[in-house]
Amino acid sequence: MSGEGERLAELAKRRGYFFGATEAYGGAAGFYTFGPQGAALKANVEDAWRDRFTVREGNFEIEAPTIMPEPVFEASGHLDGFDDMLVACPDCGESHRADHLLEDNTPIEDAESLPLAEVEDLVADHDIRCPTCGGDLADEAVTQFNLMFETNIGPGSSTPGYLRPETAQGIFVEFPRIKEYARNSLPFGVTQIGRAYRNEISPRKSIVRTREFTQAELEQFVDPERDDPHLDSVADVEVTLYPATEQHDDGGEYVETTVGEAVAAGTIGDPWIGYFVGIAQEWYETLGVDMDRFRFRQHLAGERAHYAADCWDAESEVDGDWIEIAGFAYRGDYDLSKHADHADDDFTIFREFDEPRDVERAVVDPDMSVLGPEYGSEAADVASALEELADRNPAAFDGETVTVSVGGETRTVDTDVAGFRIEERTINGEHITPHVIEPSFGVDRTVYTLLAHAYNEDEVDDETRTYLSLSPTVAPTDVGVFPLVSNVPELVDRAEAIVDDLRRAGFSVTHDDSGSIGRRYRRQDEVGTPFCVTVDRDGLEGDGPDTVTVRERDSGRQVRLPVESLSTELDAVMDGDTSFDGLVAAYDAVTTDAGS
RNA sequence: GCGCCAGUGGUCCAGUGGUAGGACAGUGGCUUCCCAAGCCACUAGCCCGGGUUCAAUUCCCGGCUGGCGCACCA
Repeated sequence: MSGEGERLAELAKRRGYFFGATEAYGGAAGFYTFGPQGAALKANVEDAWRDRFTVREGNFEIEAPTIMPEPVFEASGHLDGFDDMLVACPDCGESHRADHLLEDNTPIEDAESLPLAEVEDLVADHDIRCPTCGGDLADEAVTQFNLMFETNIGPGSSTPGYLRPETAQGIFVEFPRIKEYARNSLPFGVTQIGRAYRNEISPRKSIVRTREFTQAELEQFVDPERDDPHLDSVADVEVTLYPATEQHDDGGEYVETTVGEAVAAGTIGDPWIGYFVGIAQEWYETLGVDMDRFRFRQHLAGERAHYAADCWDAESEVDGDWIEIAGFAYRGDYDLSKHADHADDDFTIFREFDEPRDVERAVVDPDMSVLGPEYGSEAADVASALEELADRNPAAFDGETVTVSVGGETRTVDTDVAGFRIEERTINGEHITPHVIEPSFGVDRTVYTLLAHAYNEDEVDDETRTYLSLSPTVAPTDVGVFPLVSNVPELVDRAEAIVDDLRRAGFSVTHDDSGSIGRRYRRQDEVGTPFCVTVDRDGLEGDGPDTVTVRERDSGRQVRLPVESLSTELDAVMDGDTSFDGLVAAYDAVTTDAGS
């Protein structure tokens, strides 16, 4: 079961995809460095994401800080909600969530919100036992573990800050500015690609679960009553769904359907979620994810954050496990409302009514020259009580006098002193808090999925050939260029000239003239370079224009084409405008021992 | 965090109470007109700290890192 992952990890180390960081100092769990190939692959994934989810959707990309001051996370709920209360069993050493133990064994609900000391007392009072071995937890300390990395902003510790635990937080915080940029009109989407940090208790599974990782997130801000996605554009996209209702202990059935049908049938509860699921399906496919090892899984009710109406994960199967590579959540107005409560800024959008509305409203305009002398310092309170009463019960002003209660005392005011009247006003609209649909992509996990799904082993002449069948759209190196043999100066020189030309044309090129040609092909196979160009003597000695051979990575097939057409044809094949078969048909196939 | 297992050139492994050997990879050279060929030469290693010992890569303890299981993954 771990074979695939181990072989991939080994190749990743050797070929510069990724490796444990700071190994020279013993390393630190949960941190990885992307090597030259990995960094390029990741950049290609990010670029592809940007093309699809920012540029093509007409969204706005921002780049907010990774460190933000404490109040941001008080508002977002991460300071409290990101805490785990752990208690360790003195007998068997198991650590358990103290709040969960209380909730499971007592009528107490939401134990997570209780102070640490109280939880400690409650554990003792209720004689909570270790669920693993039955050990006595009464005298054990309950420790707080917050998954956020803490730091100080500036000297001293007066301004605590935290590394953001999710990339998107900056989008919510900066919403007041961004909405101005968006000219106060919904819907609009804001994206951010960047690092997020979680001090995981136990990072595992290679680069799948790390303490520092990259997310590509989109916050789609919508008017829940007016804005609909362009569902038509993805209605026919076929998807494999794994709805909550199918997720039993003994497995369940996948639902093979289309986005349009899934939304119509209510399998996917929200059309925006459906829309992004459709886009994501297509996007992953173009990246080269093996769609037979890919599904959308709906969150179970208990798994969902309390504010999320519906939530689906994109999952890929790697190394025998399903891992989450993206999440699609309908978050309602949760995030913006939280920031509105905690911050001074305005997190709403003004929505105009279709037609201005004339409304009648009861208002008061108390005569303070009367109330002031009469009630002194209490006058202002009386006035606001009148205001409140007018709004609540206009009929109270029908008589000669009106009575309000201020500070427990009854105060009677002449109606004409209160200045009661019915005001007619024209209201053009209202302030609403936009709802948010959040597609959130794990970039590192996507990279890992691409590598795992691209990993192949062939038997060639009783030898194992390892190659990464990465799609040309993401492959970190586009093309390898070699002289067929390295002791013929004309071939070496020509190859170098071609390298230069191709790099000038924008290709990522590797040049290699060491060892035999077969060895060089194998190197590029392991890196996943889609095409290799080889300069041979036949190509120089012909009567016509110079030619080179182009080899396709997965099949080993070769085609001979003129040097002048090389970069054009490579471009066409990489963009998918033509296939390698197309090249073979248009030019001369080359027969070799290995190619077929 | 807990338990089990592991840590030896770049990678994968062997081995030893007296500081190590292979395979593959890599570099330079020869050779080579199409898939890890061959020949010569070379580079490069015992995770860290403490203990036991005349002597520790080896034994013991602790740490770190990795794999698996448990827990965790808002």
